[in-house]
Amino acid sequence: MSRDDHPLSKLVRKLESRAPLSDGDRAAILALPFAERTYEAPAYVLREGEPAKKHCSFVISGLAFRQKLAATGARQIVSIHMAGDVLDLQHLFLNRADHSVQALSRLETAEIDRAALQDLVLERPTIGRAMWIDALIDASIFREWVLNVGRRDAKARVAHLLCEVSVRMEAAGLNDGQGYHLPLTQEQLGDAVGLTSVHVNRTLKALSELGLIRRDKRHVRFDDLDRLKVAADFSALYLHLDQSRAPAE
Amino acid sequence: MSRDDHPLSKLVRKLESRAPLSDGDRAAILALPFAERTYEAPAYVLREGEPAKKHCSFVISGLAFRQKLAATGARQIVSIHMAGDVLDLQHLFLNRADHSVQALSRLETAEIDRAALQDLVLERPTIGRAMWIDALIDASIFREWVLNVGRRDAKARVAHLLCEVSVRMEAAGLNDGQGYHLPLTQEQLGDAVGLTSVHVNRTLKALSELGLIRRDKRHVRFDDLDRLKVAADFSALYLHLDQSRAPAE
DNA sequence: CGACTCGTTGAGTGATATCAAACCCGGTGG
DNA sequence: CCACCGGGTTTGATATCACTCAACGAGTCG
Repeated sequence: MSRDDHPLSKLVRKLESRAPLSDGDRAAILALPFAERTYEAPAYVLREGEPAKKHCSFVISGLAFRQKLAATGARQIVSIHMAGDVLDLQHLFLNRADHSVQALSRLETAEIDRAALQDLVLERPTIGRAMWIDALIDASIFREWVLNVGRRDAKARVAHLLCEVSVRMEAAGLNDGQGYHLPLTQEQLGDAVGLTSVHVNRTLKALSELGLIRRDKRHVRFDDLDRLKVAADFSALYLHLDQSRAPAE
Repeated sequence: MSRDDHPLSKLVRKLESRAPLSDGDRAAILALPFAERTYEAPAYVLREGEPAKKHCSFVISGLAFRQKLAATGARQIVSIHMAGDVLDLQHLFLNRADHSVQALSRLETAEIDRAALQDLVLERPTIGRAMWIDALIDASIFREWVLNVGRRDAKARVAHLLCEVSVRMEAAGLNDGQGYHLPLTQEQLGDAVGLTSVHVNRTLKALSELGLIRRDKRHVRFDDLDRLKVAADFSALYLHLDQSRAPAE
């Protein structure tokens, strides 16, 4: 297996996009004990209320999402994840899962030994820093979602989600910023932005009619992402994509 | 100054509620360089878009909140903070603020040197673990807020916020679980739960009429917090208050 | 060819927003 | 001591965005 074929090389790449690593760091990450595992949608990777598992799932390919349930049975998706994300980074040091994680499409993961990952994060400052940044960016995304769901109207909400996924995919090298395949049903889209599937349908139609998106099944294309960003009130600041550069003055 | 008077002793206590610390850890925390600083509401502690400061603000007393703005000018409060919270833990390793932090009442803080705090977190595994837990719980709260704002109706939303603040205050030793003084205007309450101040007013009235809360100015009292929790769809799981105990099986 | 899931559309409803006015209360200054 | 002021609260009337219910179409799978 060549170095780039190593399943954890994607984790190395991701962390290096957050903070510089040494050769030793890279080797330590690649030496982590793990097992590959594939989930088919809509399999659960983690269930709300479960005690922490012995491993952490890292996404090699495919999409997944986090969700929480209200007492009424209503579902809220709280984030979407793609190749390079550590799915249970949010639970790395917590005893019990406060939300579920489900596969959205065929999901290839590396299940990394949790204790070993904890050690690496705590014992190696440079890796720790990169992981901190990653976890803090996750949290920043949650905050943006609170704003999205709390204070934007339907068109902006849906458009914002489309922008976020596009920008994050592009940053992860998964699309060209012109469009992508989003395997979310309109029901799930609604659960992500706090709307009904019916209203998502009408909202997507409206965005199409405005010329902001073009759809074909679950493929979404944008001719002019900038216009969509304006409609979505989207600013990439909260994604902190520039972390690897020197601190701003 | 006796040990308990030390402004950072509250930070020690908070971290010990998250994970065990050694004597050396405690000493290292108390040895952090800091300066006390008081803010009067509604002063800004941090502004969205600003580059990272040279220090991190730790709350000694008083309340503060985080907020983000939409392009329309709408405001969304994304969390509320009290004594024992590190306000910019969420930015500890990020270059630029993605949200603002404002004082809600007279706010006494210790401004801890950021680089020193970073070092402590990265170099001392036990402190690092406690800080990780703290940051991950913050993130868990953001997720709960996404659910709150996205999928609960007005009564449950407002009630949920009241429950969260009560439970967190009680955990921090700031109230008895029977009620408290909440220095939020109804406008701010609305900004926290994604409603209008007018609707918050009607919702509070409805909660009073249901006998779930009693109000006198900005004092809120509950005769039966359990009933309020049911109405709020509140479960404290997401606050992870049991972290200090052994991992669940 | 059912049976099922997902997407689409229409009609009616409802929860929350908006607009506007009155009220309350602590503070200030004459 | 009173008049006034300003921020916050309360209430009413109306508007609107998004939800609900319901039906139908298209695609897929066994």
